[in-house]
Amino acid sequence: MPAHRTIGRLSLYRRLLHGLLKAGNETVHSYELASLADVTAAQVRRDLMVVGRSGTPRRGYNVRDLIDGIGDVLDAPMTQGVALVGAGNLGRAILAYFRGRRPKLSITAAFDVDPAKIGQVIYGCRCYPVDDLERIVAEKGLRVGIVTVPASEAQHTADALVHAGIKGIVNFAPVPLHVPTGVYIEHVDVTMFLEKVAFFSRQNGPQGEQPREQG
Amino acid sequence: MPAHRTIGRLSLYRRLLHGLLKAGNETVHSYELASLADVTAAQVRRDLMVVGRSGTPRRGYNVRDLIDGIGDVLDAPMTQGVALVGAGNLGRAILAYFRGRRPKLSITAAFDVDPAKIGQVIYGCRCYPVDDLERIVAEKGLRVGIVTVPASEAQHTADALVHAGIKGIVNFAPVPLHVPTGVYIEHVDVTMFLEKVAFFSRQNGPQGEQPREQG
DNA sequence: GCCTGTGAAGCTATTCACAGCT
DNA sequence: AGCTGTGAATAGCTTCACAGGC
Repeated sequence: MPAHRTIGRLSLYRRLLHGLLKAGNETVHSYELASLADVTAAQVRRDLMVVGRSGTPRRGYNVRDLIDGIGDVLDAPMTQGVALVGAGNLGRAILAYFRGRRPKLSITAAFDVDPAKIGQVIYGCRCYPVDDLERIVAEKGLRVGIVTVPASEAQHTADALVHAGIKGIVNFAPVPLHVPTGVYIEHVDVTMFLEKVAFFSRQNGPQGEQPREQG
Repeated sequence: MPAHRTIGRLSLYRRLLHGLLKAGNETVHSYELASLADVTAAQVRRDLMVVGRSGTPRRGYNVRDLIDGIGDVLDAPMTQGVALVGAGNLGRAILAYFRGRRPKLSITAAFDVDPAKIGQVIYGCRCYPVDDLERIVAEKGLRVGIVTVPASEAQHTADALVHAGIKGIVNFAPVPLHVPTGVYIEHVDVTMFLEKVAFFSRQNGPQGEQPREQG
């Protein structure tokens, strides 16, 4: 199985490659993609080894070929539906952003407790009552969930998702979720990111050390 | 300088410790905090070495003491102000969440292009025109920025922030930002998280490998 | 006896450096 | 001559395992 961080970067490379294609580039060198992604050229070449589409010395990689190859690694054979729980500001931001963006991965059901939202179509996605979460997720066979509920609701939301058959969760609530073995969690801890940036932004004085990280 | 990931986890530990305190706990064992944070007990103890507040064998750590110690590591001597650029759904979600939460780190100015938002107070934070960004950020001496603008605006927003003296950026736009040496960036790539979860949620069949990561 | 603090080991990720292809 | 593909080296991060203190 490919390395954890490599999978993340492939997602980024693919987006950058789409941009290159739109700008009329048919080929790309490892150092160009590296500069766009803010990583080293060796990192790009190492990551692309798992994709298995060889580049040509002197000419670099074919952009369309790489996009296809990354798709072969990242994408499910058939479209994967995603459930989003919590249609507050954050949930709506995510619905708006993903609307029609990735054909192989789309948010197909939103859930909320607010009666004013239930039954509405929010950025192209129908909003259902959370009470129907387990039934609808199971019926639609959804395997991926996004949690954008308040901290107090996060764990039992996760429990319900797992019970309904969800195998992976992106968690935006500010608390870690506890799930059984076999369910993959990614905790996007915004407070942590902000405190980390606040910390490291203070560390490098005029000629200090230079920590960097993207992703 | 403390390790990168350790700083991130200290932020999480502190939040969990505040929760413990509210629940009436005066002391905590490494394995308890580990279970809450979903890491190993050895990891917690290793991380707490940089905090320098010793626990007591058999009794564990004093919760208030740890909170203080983590504050000594993470917090700036004086309150750090933060600028947020882009008061869309995502920007407002972040404003709402941080409202009055951390006295030592608070979002003190929001910026947007939308005339309807300019002059408004959004979740306790005044919204200014982006045209005044550099002047206001410099005047207020802000060092940390949050970028929640569309992809097309992200790079020049970052340029303006850096020009105004910002030393650290949390970037929520779906493109990596290029900044000069000395500016610390954290790219929160939501698409990447979702694609990663979609990928790994497919990998572990009934008895497959078990990748896990939180943070 | 049970938990902390930490050297040492083990593991993962990144970078180096160069052979090989065009 | 210049770029890819990759073994080897390095760096960074996590876990082991146990000595030391209460």
